[in-house]
Amino acid sequence: MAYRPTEKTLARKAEIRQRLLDAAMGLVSGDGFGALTIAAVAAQAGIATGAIYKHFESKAQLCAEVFRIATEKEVAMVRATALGPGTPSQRLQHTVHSFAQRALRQPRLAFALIAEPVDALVDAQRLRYRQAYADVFVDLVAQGIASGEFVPQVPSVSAAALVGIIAESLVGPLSWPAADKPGLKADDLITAIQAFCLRAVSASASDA
Amino acid sequence: MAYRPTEKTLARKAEIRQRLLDAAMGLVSGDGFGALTIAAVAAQAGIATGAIYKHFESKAQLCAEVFRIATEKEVAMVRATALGPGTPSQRLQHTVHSFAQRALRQPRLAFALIAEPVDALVDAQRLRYRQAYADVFVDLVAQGIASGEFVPQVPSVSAAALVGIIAESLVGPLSWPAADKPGLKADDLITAIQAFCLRAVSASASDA
DNA sequence: AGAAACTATGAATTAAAGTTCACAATATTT
DNA sequence: AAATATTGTGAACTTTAATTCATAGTTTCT
Repeated sequence: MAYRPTEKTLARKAEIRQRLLDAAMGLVSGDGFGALTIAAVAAQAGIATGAIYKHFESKAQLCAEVFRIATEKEVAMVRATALGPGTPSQRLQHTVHSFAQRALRQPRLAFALIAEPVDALVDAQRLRYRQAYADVFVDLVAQGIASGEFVPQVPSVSAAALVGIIAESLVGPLSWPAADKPGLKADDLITAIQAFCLRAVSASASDA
Repeated sequence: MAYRPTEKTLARKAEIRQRLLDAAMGLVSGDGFGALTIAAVAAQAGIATGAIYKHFESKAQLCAEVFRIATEKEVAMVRATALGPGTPSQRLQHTVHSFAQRALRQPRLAFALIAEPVDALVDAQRLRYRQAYADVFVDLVAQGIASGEFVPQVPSVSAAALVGIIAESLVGPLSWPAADKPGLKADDLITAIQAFCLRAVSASASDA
């Protein structure tokens, strides 16, 4: 009979694959995709460089996988808050807040996911990621318009703009070491961003 | 007497340097900083690879120079419209419009300048560039608040947010070939962005 | 246990791109 | 025109990191 990996062997293989992904994620979280080298991943995971190719076809594929996993988690969280319970306005506030918390906790990772170019494979993934992100906001904005809380607007444009606001005001400044805004506490920053976003989509008071 | 390059020689050297910068700019405009290789620049400019090092210390310095020139031009234009004549609201509209026109005409270049990471030297430049950009909006927002047209807000946050809106809604989607928004004409896109930005900073109608 | 299939090792190989260098061509001064 | 200084050439060198591969170790099946 032909060779067939047993349960335990498969589990072990899966575990090593996971360890590689964890190592890769750790490197990206620390210093971005630039730090994700085959040698570093192997060293971090405690296996030889060559062995990585038994688990991933190429570095590009490994990168893409890391990217996919991280972003799917993030998009799911955003979707949960953006399309969960509450009025559209409340959900927008809540979404900005929870995203900001995560981004401020791991600014390098957030930047790597949102903006740092890597290679064609990852860029393609990012395209889908940003779109997935924007799609959530498209729904949120559309619901707000429907309920009359938000002013009539082009949802796809507003959604992209919201993604841009969040990316630029949180990820951009905080990912480059020298560029944080001194004198503005994280809470105040988040509050200001929330207010900005809300004004941008809302019907003015006189229309309410 | 020591060797002293004559007027004509200096002019010729400057002309070649310029040709190198033009070639580099052309490559970046076409395919981003990734396409800016020493070999490609040399070929484009019609000189040997080694000669580049008679004009620039390194590729990084050449990149930084290309970046600096392009961004200084751009920031100057934005400043001219954002802090020129008109009410703050009108200037915001005008600034978005003229920036959008340029970005839509050269999406790859705009993306390269706003978001594409290259190397440490260029990233440092970009930091200053984005800040210069945001600074313009800080002034604009502050003036709008002072005149009562804009609602009280944290100018630095709003400025970053405006930069993010413009970057994401114009540069992002349009720089990646697959991602343009079908069914939304450029004019409509710009109008929608203008409206979004104006709502984000403005006092609501009831406060006016 | 022994054969067959797979996995792990890590040094050697490749590949791509920046940089250097010996030499040629051109400028400048005497 | 000769001597010196600068610029141009492009192949060779260097660097960095991905990928491969001969070899060794494990796992599975008979």
